[in-house]
Amino acid sequence: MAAPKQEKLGARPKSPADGQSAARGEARSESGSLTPVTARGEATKRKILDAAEAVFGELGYYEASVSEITRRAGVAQGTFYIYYHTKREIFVELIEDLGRQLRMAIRAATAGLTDRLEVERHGFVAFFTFVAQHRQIYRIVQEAERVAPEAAEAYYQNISRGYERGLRAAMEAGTIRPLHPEATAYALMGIGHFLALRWLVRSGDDGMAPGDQMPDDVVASVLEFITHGLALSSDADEPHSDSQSPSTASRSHRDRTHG
Amino acid sequence: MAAPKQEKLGARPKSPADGQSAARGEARSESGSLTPVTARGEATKRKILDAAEAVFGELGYYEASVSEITRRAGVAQGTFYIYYHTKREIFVELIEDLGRQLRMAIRAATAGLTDRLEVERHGFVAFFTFVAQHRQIYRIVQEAERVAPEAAEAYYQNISRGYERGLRAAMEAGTIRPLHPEATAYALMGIGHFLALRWLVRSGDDGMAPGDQMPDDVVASVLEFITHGLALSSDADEPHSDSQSPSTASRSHRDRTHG
DNA sequence: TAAAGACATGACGGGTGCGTCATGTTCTAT
DNA sequence: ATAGAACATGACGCACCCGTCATGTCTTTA
Repeated sequence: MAAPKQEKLGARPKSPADGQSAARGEARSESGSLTPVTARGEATKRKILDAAEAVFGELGYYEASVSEITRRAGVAQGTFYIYYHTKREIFVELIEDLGRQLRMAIRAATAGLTDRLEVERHGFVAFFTFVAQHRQIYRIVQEAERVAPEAAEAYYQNISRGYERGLRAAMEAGTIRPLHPEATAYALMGIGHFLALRWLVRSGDDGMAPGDQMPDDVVASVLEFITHGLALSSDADEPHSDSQSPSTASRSHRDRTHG
Repeated sequence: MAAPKQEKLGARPKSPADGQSAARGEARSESGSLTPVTARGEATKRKILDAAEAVFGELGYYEASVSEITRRAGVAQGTFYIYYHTKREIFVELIEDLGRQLRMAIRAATAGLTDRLEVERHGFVAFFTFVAQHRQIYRIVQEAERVAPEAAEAYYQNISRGYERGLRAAMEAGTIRPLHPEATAYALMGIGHFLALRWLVRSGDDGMAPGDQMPDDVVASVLEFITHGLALSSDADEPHSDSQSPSTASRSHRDRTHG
């Protein structure tokens, strides 16, 4: 019925509840993809999503083709359209997935910490570790800014919301400097992303093999910068527990592996 | 002779000095495009590059078509290939152009300033002003990360190099906190880019019309954060000239538009 | 064990856009 | 004034890939 219509022609008229899926007894997931009923179908959908992550990561959204995704997943092209309506749809689902994983990783790394500066330090390290393990995420999310702006915005907002909450609480408690919470959250995200871009995504410029971690001196330096940016002017380091001499952070970046 | 070969098939075999351009007596510019000889040709090439900036900014690299660029430039499609070999080539030239403009704007805004913290403050404001006037630049450069990674890397490196030099000098002079210069440069760029993304590129989320400037309280807050991050622990504000009470920046962000 | 539904296949229709080329027009130098 | 070079035109060949559909296989249920 509807013309085949190449993606670019756009204007997806698909009604929210179309007869097709009702006839097949399928349900819709959060981002609109079709949910399989049996375990077999679930496994196939998973294979396709995993392949999509790899292909989008390597080739980017536009150069990635559905046929390449299905080829790598080991299924026929038509199978793709059992689970996703369009190429764009699987891309959005991928962004949501990666965002969820990242937020979980950071939450796990900072759980139980009470001091806000400690939270920042562990959060940053967790972020760098995550990106080092999922180098594609950087470019995928970056590209989403064009392909699916709502998805990209949601991705950043989901991160910044939690961030902002924590910062605001610490500011009101007088633990850190009072600043614009949202601006501070975005500033901190920007720091993390740009350092990841420079030292994790771009490989080889620095004699670094892909697979390497973030250099320790870089991490130490940025943590020191952040610490002094956030901390109340008088006390730059942790004010409560084990009180060593000031600027603990700056010392730890001297005696590590990286030159 | 050579197959028409849609862009995607890739593998550009063009030899560095091909017979074609020699026959037409053309020269090659920095990024490989063909340089016109007469003023008429120069004007046409400029029209095409300007149109390309608009079209790439609105549609992105892949959805932008050469025919749309030439349509908007008011020339025939074939004319495009008199000045550029491929769509990718004009994209790279555009990135170089925008980078040059941005660096000039920042250099102009910080010329003559001696205090490093003053340089940062004026530099950031200049950056925000520039992005507000060229909203497309953000997404264009972002997309370059996929389309022309070398161009994107050069863009950031050119900015960071100057940045780094200034930071290192200030660190060695004992004007600011001693940190990893390159890491600090990238951290500062990250802050600028993410704030620009949130408050300048994304329009409407905040009741903001596109065309607006960066909110004053956001600027004030981020400058305060940076100032304390960079400044030596004892003196967070300008130590030399008009000495008001400490944390001048933090007060100005209280009585502005944002809630 | 038979019917019904879920899952899977892969060829193909139709639309798109890049880059070419044969031809035409304007400018410059002599 | 005229040759030759620079500049400009726009239709078209070719490769590409999205999303569909008619058909077939597996799994569950009663």
